[in-house]
Amino acid sequence: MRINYAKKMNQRKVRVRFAPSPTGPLHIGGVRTALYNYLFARQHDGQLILRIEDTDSTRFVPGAEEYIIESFKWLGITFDEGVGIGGQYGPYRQSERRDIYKQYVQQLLDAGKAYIAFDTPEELDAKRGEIENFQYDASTRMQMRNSLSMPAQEVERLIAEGRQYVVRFLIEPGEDVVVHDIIRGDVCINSSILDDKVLYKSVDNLPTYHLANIVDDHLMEVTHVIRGEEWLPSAPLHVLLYKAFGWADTMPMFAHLPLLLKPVGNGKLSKRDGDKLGFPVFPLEWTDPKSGEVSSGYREKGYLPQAVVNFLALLGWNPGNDSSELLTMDELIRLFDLSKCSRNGARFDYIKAAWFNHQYLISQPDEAWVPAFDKLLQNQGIITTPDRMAEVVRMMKLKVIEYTDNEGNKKKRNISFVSDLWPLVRFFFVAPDAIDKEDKFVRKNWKEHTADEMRQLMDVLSGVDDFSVEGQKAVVDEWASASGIKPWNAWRICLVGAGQGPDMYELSAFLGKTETLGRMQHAIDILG
RNA sequence: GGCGCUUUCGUCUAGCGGCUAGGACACAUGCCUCUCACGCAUGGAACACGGGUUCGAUUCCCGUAGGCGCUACCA
Repeated sequence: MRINYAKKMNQRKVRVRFAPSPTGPLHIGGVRTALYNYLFARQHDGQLILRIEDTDSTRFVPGAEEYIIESFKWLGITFDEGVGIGGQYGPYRQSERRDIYKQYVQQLLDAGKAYIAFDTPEELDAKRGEIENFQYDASTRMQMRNSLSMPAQEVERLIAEGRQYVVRFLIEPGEDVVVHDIIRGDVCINSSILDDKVLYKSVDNLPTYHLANIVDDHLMEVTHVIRGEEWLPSAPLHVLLYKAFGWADTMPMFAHLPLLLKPVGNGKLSKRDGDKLGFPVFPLEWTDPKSGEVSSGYREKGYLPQAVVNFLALLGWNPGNDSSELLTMDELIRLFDLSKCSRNGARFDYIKAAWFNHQYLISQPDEAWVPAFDKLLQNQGIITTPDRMAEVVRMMKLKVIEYTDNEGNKKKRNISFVSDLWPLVRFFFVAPDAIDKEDKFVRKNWKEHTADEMRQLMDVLSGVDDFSVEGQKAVVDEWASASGIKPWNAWRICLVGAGQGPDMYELSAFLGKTETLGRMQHAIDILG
């Protein structure tokens, strides 16, 4: 039975954290973890902390921290405390908390709950090579070089000599450790299968994730640890650490989120999948400082932050009713339920992501499209006014785009990005030069008598003084019904060059009388 | 290999002993229509397998098989 731990959390004010490692751009899975933390914090009127876990000095990537902060700013996920914000529990960068960790490691050492080990990485590798499934634990530690197996004087001598050493957590075997998980219920594992984890590294004189994490969560009064499923196997270790420190009574509740999986094939979502299938796996575009390699981002690709948030929120959770999946951040905050998150990995459905963007895009006022649309047109060397751009958007934003998928099939898709518009709006700004006579639509709608009909229509239009939609419609409709001619499809061929585009009156009104008549004459000339 | 998590339409999921197994994306069809659409309507499509428990299992238990993760002086 699933126990609702979220409700059990009682008097303590909710405090959660998102704690990325600045080793590169923020992965979209990390964004979702942060989002869930955010939703949980907001719905409980709690606090969200941004903590930077830079305890691996060898993997530090410059710019990653700034990237993370900018990503959340774009997405509308706000933090109450942390790097870049400040707060009462700082510093929030683990590399700035060395002294704190040192003190707590010493506490464990003094209490006999951790010990010093001198085995070098090379020696450990050798051991792993000689013993299958070697594990540094109760069964092997006495054969290793550490403060448990060696006489005290020897240990002191080695330390005095300046020998490098690590601090390992002493795990007592045979104990059932229970992790209370809000999503998965109680997860029980036996301490015998755990190894004596390194708590403090010799290479950079910094704690490992495990130690820093527990110390920080305790000191920062974190009440709920919401993180990816990859941490579930080490959660028992964390529980044991809380107990070793004597912090069991304020130990946070855990929630291990299911991972994001590849859209196709096996395995978890990776950057490669995005490259292959053409969708970003990072919120913002990222340029690798070393290789110079550029990875695309949701922002640059033309996604709206609301769409990304909405899509991500529903990957692994849903409100549990049959109402619309289009939810604002406020609605997500109200509806979100950590205990109802799904427990199995979710394939990353980037087609649905595009659909969400489509929904948010078309619900925006036309003027909101203008900046991105303007950029698109400028790239094509077209300069026009914001009003005209908004006008084109109004006429075209509900159209579909034809594209070729990875298998080479022609497919149709909604407008999901402003950039999709270009092939659909070209004719608004550029007259069709060549018209394909073999095109199905052209063959069907341009017959021998059509040129003559178009000449008649040109005469009619020439006499129209008010070239607005209404002005044209009044005159042309009358002529059409009187003559029995249905001019629209052929007219469309003249102005667009193909069977697409908006309402004909709207189009000709947009183009104006001169351009309209010019294009018609041109079409008559080449199609005859 | 060991340990843990997990398993409902192609995909995301609802379901918490008795349902024609519901919704969304995608797909197909129809209506609308001056084109392509939008919109609306309709349709195809799922409980991994085998044992139990029970009057009755998608639902509870145990296996098997698949998927995912962890198994570093990385997080």
